[in-house]
Order: sequence, then structure tokens, then C-alpha cells
Amino acid sequence: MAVSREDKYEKIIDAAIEAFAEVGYHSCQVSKIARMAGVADGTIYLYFKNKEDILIKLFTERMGEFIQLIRSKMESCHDTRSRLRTLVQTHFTHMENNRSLAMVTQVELRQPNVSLHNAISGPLRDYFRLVEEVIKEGIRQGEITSTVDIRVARQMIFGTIDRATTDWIFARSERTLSKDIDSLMELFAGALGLPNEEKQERERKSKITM
Amino acid sequence: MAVSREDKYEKIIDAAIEAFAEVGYHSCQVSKIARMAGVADGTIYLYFKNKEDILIKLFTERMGEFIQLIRSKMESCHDTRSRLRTLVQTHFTHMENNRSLAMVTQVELRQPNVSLHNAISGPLRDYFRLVEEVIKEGIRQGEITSTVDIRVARQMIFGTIDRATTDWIFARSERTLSKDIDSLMELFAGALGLPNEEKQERERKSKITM
Amino acid sequence: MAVSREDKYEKIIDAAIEAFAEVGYHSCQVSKIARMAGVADGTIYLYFKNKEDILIKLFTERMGEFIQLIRSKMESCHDTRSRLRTLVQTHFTHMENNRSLAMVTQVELRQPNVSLHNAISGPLRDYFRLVEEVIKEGIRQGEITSTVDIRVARQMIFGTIDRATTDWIFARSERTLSKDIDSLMELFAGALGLPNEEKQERERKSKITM
Amino acid sequence: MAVSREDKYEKIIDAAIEAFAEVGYHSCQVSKIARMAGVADGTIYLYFKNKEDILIKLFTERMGEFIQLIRSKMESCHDTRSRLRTLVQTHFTHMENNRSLAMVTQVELRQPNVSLHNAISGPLRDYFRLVEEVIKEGIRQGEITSTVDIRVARQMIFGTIDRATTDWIFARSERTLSKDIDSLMELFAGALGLPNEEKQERERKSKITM
DNA sequence: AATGAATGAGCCTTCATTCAT
DNA sequence: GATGAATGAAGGCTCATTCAT
Repeated sequence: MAVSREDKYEKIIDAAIEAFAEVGYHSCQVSKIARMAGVADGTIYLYFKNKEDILIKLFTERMGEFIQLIRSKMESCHDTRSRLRTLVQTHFTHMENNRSLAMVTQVELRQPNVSLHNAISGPLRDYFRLVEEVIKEGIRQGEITSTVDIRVARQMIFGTIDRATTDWIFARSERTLSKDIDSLMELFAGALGLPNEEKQERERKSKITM
Repeated sequence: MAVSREDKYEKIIDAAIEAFAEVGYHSCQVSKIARMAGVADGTIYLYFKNKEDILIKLFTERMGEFIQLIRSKMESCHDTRSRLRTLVQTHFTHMENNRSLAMVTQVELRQPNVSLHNAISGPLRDYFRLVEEVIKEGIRQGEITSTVDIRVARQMIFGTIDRATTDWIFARSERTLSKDIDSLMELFAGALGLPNEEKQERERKSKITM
Repeated sequence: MAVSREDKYEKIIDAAIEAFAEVGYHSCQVSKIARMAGVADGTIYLYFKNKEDILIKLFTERMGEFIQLIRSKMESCHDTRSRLRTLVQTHFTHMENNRSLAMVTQVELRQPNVSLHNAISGPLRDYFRLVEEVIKEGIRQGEITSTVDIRVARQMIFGTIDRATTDWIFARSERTLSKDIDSLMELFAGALGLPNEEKQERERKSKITM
Repeated sequence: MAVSREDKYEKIIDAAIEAFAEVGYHSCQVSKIARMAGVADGTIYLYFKNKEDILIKLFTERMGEFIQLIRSKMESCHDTRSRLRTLVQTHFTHMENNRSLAMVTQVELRQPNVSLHNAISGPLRDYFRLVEEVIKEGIRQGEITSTVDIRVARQMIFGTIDRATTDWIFARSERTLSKDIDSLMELFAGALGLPNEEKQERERKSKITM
């Protein structure tokens, strides 16, 4: 079957996510991934250069999809506040729906390993760029104070989301990530000087009236 | 001599910081630390349970001192804004002055390892508590909107500082961390609803007059 | 087609000679031979039992041809000296003209492997027998001292030729093998007590006269 | 003990010789050598860089001693014939007394491996030099025809000895190497034009008389 | 207390061979 | 006959830790 090959690749990626989340990258034997994917050890090496390559490809691929998902969700947004909310919402929901992937992203991928770091920095920079685009658009639209330092603002947004996700991963409680979105948005709105929602609502209406 | 023992312990910690920063925790052989500390391999084990214990003790000790340093610097601060600024300032300056330690803190300590994580969580929670105290005090003093979610606000503050530090560690440019403090404080002030500095000045004066 | 089958077999043998000579038997992957022969990996196993079998068949076949070649060239020789010279000459020329094969013969086939050794010993013994036949005939004809130990003499002749060939394979210089033939023959003639050429010439003439 | 370290090194070398001779270099696991030497696997790597290094050091060391042995035995020889006989005799006796080493030398060390070949070529060249010195001295003393090509003569002597040794290693019979010495010497003497022993004896006597 | 030689557990990867198509 | 994707066995080496001195 033509699908078979692609199937196997995905099977290995999926197995690796579960395996890494379960026992950690370092303690995870390649044979465990193979077993979980239902393939032979050697088969792994027909699709991946080595164990690290699995982690890299896994991240690159899933992160790419993730960023695409956020972008597509943001398309219907007309202001910075909703864009930011969509970003946070999508990020949190995605992590909640893919807890093993979140585990890998928040924990396993923080390996202090040069080649891993290099491989990861690409997709990570894409995410950074996405956040900065939202900020820039906000400034252009006059929603965000123009004095804001874009890089620093991005560090705040990403750093906060990232920290919240990591805390959630390590927390034993059943608390969801999503229920912090309002509090978070309040902070972001205040930090960036976003117009409050009533004001924005009023402005939108007046626009329509005109 | 009693000093000798303490000396050796510190020597090993210092050597480990440099060694971990240089080649990374995993690639760093215990014998390298021993060599850099000027002791025999076996001597390490008179002071530390194992390799991981060096990393843990190193972090616990330095983090404790670090938190103490921030607390003492904050003592002379009379409002939330200056407390926060002192915290950020001290954090950034300390990292800039101890780049190897920063490397270890931001990179090496992110090992996805359960026992390491547990050992680290103590001092980390101390830091979190410190940040949350500042926020609580701000709310109590009416400087911070009382609707703010303390945990989320702490995640923002810590997450942002942490991300900025990590970015700085990995950046090749000569940019310092410190020169982002103003931009950062602007964001924090907006997020927490801190009174702007002129207003605060006015209020302080009126207090004195009264 | 019947030819096709034979063709493919030869193609694989030829590819193997080049491949083994290039990277050595152990480092040579079966897939490399397949690629160089223009067939699929699996096809190899339709013609050969396994990788070692290629080496064995290769040697057996080429060695057989080689011995045949020497025998046919020797047919026109009427005395031991010319027979020996023909043997050495043909051996050296053949190696010079088939450097890759020489590489395999002198280097790759020296694998310390029991089954390989057993398989090789057949054709090798054929060669030994050929040399010993020349010696025996020499003794019978009175050209070689009858006290000569045939096995030892054969060891000398084969050992010397073999050593010279190995030296040539590993030498970086452009020196040919063939130009050592005269020196070599001088040694062999002395060792075996062969009549010098003038004397032989005289004897032959007197024979004819009689 | 000061000896201990050297002891262990020798123990490993000795064990390796036996192990390689028994199952062959490639099939021989490092752990087997360790077991036979009575040390831990890791200990091997305190004395040798890797498995190949054992083979190299083994050969270099034993070959050096071997060459020294031959040289010292030859010191008391006053003519080429006795020097050659001593060389052959010592070579054969040494191989007979160290069958495992002979196995390694004649079989395992013929691996077609570049780094191995390079490491081996040094001591091998030393042996070649030794043989060539004997030939040169013979020419200088007028015992060997001056028209002899030294390199080719060396190839004959070494090649013959080497072939005889290899044949002996692979032979199943109980035949010793040593009993071929006379036959061999006869061939060498003839090849090099050495004066026969009676003649030499006569010359020596006449010298004394004068 | 200090040493450092010795230990030995542990795993990624290769590649000859198979077999479903 | 031909293919080539899939298989899975097998082992050299590292290095944290120990312990006799």
C-alpha cells in the first residue's frame, strides 16, 4: 500500500511521544519505541537517522502543525485582544489534548544538547515570529502602545504561556490550563495597553453606525 | 582544619559550575570536575552522594543565596514597583555577573529527571513564594488590582524573567540583560495596574504632608 | 534468457571484486555490491548463498581460470627454467592487469575465517600442485637436484611470488612486478640447481645433433 | 605493588593471544579477553585504546622482542650461512614454542584493515631490514653474489619462511617446522650462491694457518 | 581524610538476510 | 525471476561509583 510507508513513520512518531513522555528521552530505549510502534528496531533507522533525530523530527513536525493551527484559528480575529486570546486558547487546549506531547515539549526538549538545541531553534523562532507579528499588528492598529519593546513583549507572552504550561505539567492537581485564560488575558491586556473590551465594543459599533 | 573541609566543598561546587557550563551536565565526567577542583575522583564522593547531588546541592545553595540577596536588596523598597524592579534588577545583574551559573540554571538544570526535578522544586518554590509575596503585598497596599490572580501573575513575572534570561544565554550578541529592565517594568506595571511613577510620587508626598 | 542469468552472475562477481578492493570485504555492504552490479539486494541471494559465498565463488572461479591460463602458457615450454619463468611471468602480469582482483587475492582473502579458509584451500592446493608438478618434472628431467624437498621448494616458489605480489600491492611506488622477474629467476635457478642457460643451450644442441 | 600494573598489562596481552588464537579476532569479544585475563571489561580500556589496539600492541611488542631475540642469537655467527640458519631456526623455534602467537601472527594479523596494516608495517619493516642486513653483509663479505637484488632476495627469504609457517599452522599433521630447516637452507644457499660448508671450512682453516 | 585504579552495567546502531509482492 | 522494505541479533565502549591502600 502507498499509505503504509507514511503510516509507519507516523506510528513511530506517535510511539516515541508516548514513550518519551512515559520514561523520559534518556531512559527510553529505541527498542521500546519500536515495540510500541509495532515495528522492528532496525525499521526505526529506515525513517530516522538516530534516536535524537526522532525527537527532532517529532518536534519540528508537530510544532509546524501547531503553529499552522494557531495561524488558521487567528485568521478570523479582527483585533489584537482576540488574536492573543486565540493564541493562548489554542496553545492551552492543544497541550491539554496532547498531554504526552506537552510533556515532551516542556520537559524532554529542554535537553542541554547543542545539536538538539539547533534543530529546535527553527520552529521555536517561528513561534516567536508569530507572537511578534501579533504585537506588531497591534501597534500598527494603534491597539498596543507604540513604546512597547517588541522582543521584550514577546518574551513576556511566550515566557508566561510556557511557564504556565510547565507548571500545569508538573502539577498533580486536576486543574486545567484553560481556566487561567481570562486572568492571563487581563495581565496581557494591561501590559500591552490593550483597550478594554467594552470600549472596543463601543468603537466597533460606532464604526458600523457611520 | 575545619576550613579545609569547607574549602574543598566550595572548590568542587565552583569547579562543577564551570565544568557543567562548559560541556553540559551529561557530557561532563566526574573526573573532569575533580581535575578542575584539584582533588581526586574519589574525594568528590566524600562530599556528594553522586554526580546529580552536585547539581542539586549547587542549585540549592546558590539559589538560597540568590533569594537571600534579592530579599535583602528589597528591604529598603517601600512600594511594589521598586520591589519588582529590585527583583528583576538583582536577578539580571546576578546572572550577568555569573554567566556560568546562569548557564547551569537556565540550561543544565532543565534535565527531565524526576529526582532532580524534586530536589530543585524546593528552592524554585521559594523563589515563586518570594514573587507571590511581592504581589500579595502590592494587593494589600492597593497598588495592584485586587482581581489579579496571584498564581498567574507570578507565572507571568517568573516566566518572563526566565525566558529573557534563557534568550540572553543563547544569544550570540553582546546585548546585556539589564538594559531591558525598563521595558520589562513597563509591561509588569501595566499588567498589574501599578500606579505610574508620577502619581506614586504625588501620593507619597501627600502622605508626608499629612 | 539463459544468457541473462549468466550475465547477472558475472556482473555481481565483477562488482564484488571492485567493491571488495575499494573498501575491503568487511566494510563492504552487500547493498553496495548490488548497487554496483545494477541489481537489487535480494537478487544477490538468488545467485549466492551469502556474502562470504561471493568471495569464495569469486576466488574459486578466477583462481581456476588463472591456473588454466598458466597451464596453457606452460604447454609450449620444454624445460623447467622456462616453465618457472612462464609461471612467474603469467602470475605477475595477471596481477598487474587485474589490480582489483590482486587486492582481493592478496588482502581480502586472508580473512581468518574457517569456512573461508576451507573453501579457499581447494584452488590454492591446485596452485600448489601445479608448482610441485613443475618441480617434479624438473627432477625427472635431471634439471633439478634430486635431493630437493619438493614441498619446501614449492613453499619457496609460492611464498616468494606471493610476498612479492603483496609488497607490490601495498607499495605506493609505480614499480611494476614484472621487472623483478629476472632477479627472481636467478634466485630460483640457484636454489633449485637449474643448469644455466648457456649450458642448457649447449645440451639442447648436442641432443639435436645426436 | 609496583609490579601490579605491568603485570595486568601483560596478563591482558597473554589472554588476548590465547583468545584471538582460539576464536579469531573478529569473533572474539572483549569480555572474553577480560575474563581470561581475570580483569573487568573496563580495565582493558585503562591499558588499551580499543580492541584493535590490543592486537596492535600485542604484535608490536612481541615482534620487537622477537627481532631482538634473533639479533642477539645472530651475534655469535661469523658467516652468512650461519646467520641465515640462526634466523630461520630462531623463527621456527619461536613459532613452535608460541603456537597461539603464531596463529595470531600468521592469520589474525592479516586482516585487511588500514589502521591495522599501518600499525603493523613498522615492526614488519624492522624484520625486513634485519633480513636485508644479513644479505648486505653477505655481499660485503663476498659470500653472496653481488648481482643479487637485495629486495627480491629478502622477499624470497621472508616469503618462504612466512609460507612455511602458515602451512605449518594450517597443517593437521604433527610435523614440526624445524625439521625443514636443512632443506630450506639448501635452497637459500643455492639461491644466494653461498659457499658450501666444506669449502668454507677449508677457507677458515687456511686463514688460521697463515 | 584522600586517593585513583578498578569495576561492570547498560544500549544504540549496523547490516546480512528474508520474504511478501 | 526480481525487488527492496523490513527484520533483529549482537557487542564495543563509557564512565559513575567503589574500595583497598
